[in-house]
Amino acid sequence: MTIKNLLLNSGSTVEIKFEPEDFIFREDSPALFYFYIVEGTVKLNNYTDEGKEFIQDILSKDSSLGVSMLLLERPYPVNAIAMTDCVVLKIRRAVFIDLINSNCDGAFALCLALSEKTYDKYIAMRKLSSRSAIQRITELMDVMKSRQEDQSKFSFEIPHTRQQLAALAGLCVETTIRVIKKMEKDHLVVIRNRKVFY
DNA sequence: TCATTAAAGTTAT
DNA sequence: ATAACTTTAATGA
Repeated sequence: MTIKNLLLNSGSTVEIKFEPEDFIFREDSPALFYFYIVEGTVKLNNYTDEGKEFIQDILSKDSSLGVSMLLLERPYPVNAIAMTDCVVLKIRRAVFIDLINSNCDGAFALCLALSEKTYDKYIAMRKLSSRSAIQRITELMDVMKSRQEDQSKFSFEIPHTRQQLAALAGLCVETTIRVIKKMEKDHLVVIRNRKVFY
């Protein structure tokens, strides 16, 4: 039983649509609901005091949203913002907890998803802590591409703008652009009409 | 080495 | 046309 089926069978989910830039939840607000992305892409981010964005994560279809905060009853440490048109399942916290309490498979699937997230985060942190811009961008691309089937060179089109990459790497756009240019010169990426292939 | 600022070129709406 | 994105260059921490 997948989490998604479990939710749909429960009969207590609400389906919500979001448009790009819509907030699904906001930083510091209480975690009252469980969210599941059926369709679309969502970013988890923070804004620094001067409005500069740092993207913590980018999630797409069949991902859970903010589970740890929900279980811990902590306020969200990030914003969740739709990047595309999204369809999201929403379910009240108490109902969700009942659901996973009464369904071992579902609970296990949830654990798996959380574990994978944690694992990826460890890897990402290890790389990001090396503070050379080139390495940060390279490792970001590695992590993204590792989720793809086709591992051949330049087969993976980076699905983000340079601004988004910069926000993901914690760099400014200009530095990101220079790094990508250098990577192109070194034949680490190919650029075709502004799209980056890695 | 990288951020910041400014300015200009390009693409999408 | 206008906003959003990309690029280059100068300057400074």
